[in-house]
Amino acid sequence: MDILTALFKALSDRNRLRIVSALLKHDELCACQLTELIHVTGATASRHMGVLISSGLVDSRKDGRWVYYRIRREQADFGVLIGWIESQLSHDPGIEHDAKTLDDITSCEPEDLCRKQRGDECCPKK
Amino acid sequence: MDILTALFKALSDRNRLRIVSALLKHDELCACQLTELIHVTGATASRHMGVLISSGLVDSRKDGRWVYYRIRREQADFGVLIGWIESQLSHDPGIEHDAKTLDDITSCEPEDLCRKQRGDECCPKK
DNA sequence: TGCATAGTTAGCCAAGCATCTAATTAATAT
DNA sequence: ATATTAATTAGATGCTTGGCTAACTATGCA
Repeated sequence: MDILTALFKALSDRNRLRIVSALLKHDELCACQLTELIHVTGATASRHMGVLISSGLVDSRKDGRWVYYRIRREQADFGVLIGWIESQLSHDPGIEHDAKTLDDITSCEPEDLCRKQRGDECCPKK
Repeated sequence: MDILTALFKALSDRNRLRIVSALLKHDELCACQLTELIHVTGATASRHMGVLISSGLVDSRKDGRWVYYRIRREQADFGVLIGWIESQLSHDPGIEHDAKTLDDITSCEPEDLCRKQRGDECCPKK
């Protein structure tokens, strides 16, 4: 039961739901990309990722300086739930808007994105 | 998206999940029965029911002095989710224990149960 | 070796929430 | 009508949480 409440708690935050939805579409995204998407500080994004990971829904992989996140689709128990969330959000206006933002975000390498986040202006804007 | 976060928030509390699970088994239960199950004051239980109702997951019906609650199974959108929760909790120790408690609780009429809650000792104990 | 930098952790604060008691509302029963 | 009572609402309190800044960790590069 506690596993379930933790899972629902992880999913009960707007920004975390946006992150989950983004990961459902892009399979693997790094911290800086998710930070850019939900528009919070890196520290806050990192905390959200921590919640999602300890709920068992998300997995992380470190590659050099970057950390990549993905949905743990192999968690068979969650498969039905994940599919249901995906269908519920498929026509959500906020999520659709995020999808467009994500296209821009993923159109440049994390390296460039991070430079942009420091104010260097490099990626195709909007 | 907000509908979804509200729904997950409603499900992210241990006592509310116990209530949902109870309603999945008994179809219809009144406030005093649910209060007895989760062992909180009537005011607290009432507040939990308010959260579940505004999430769209639960419906209420007034009958005289009593209020009965049920899962809104006709909400087609939630059907899959409800089924999934049901399967996830089917072998949960805490929920199984609640099921036994519920058998005792439902073995007497709400009227008698409420008298017992005032300390009158009437229902089959244990 | 030492600097730059992506991400996490720590510490803080304001908002939200679960719970309680007390007051209120709505229905029954005397 | 008046008292009783099931349920909700109001108000108070302590805990949790989402956000921030700042400090820390760890990785890559000069």
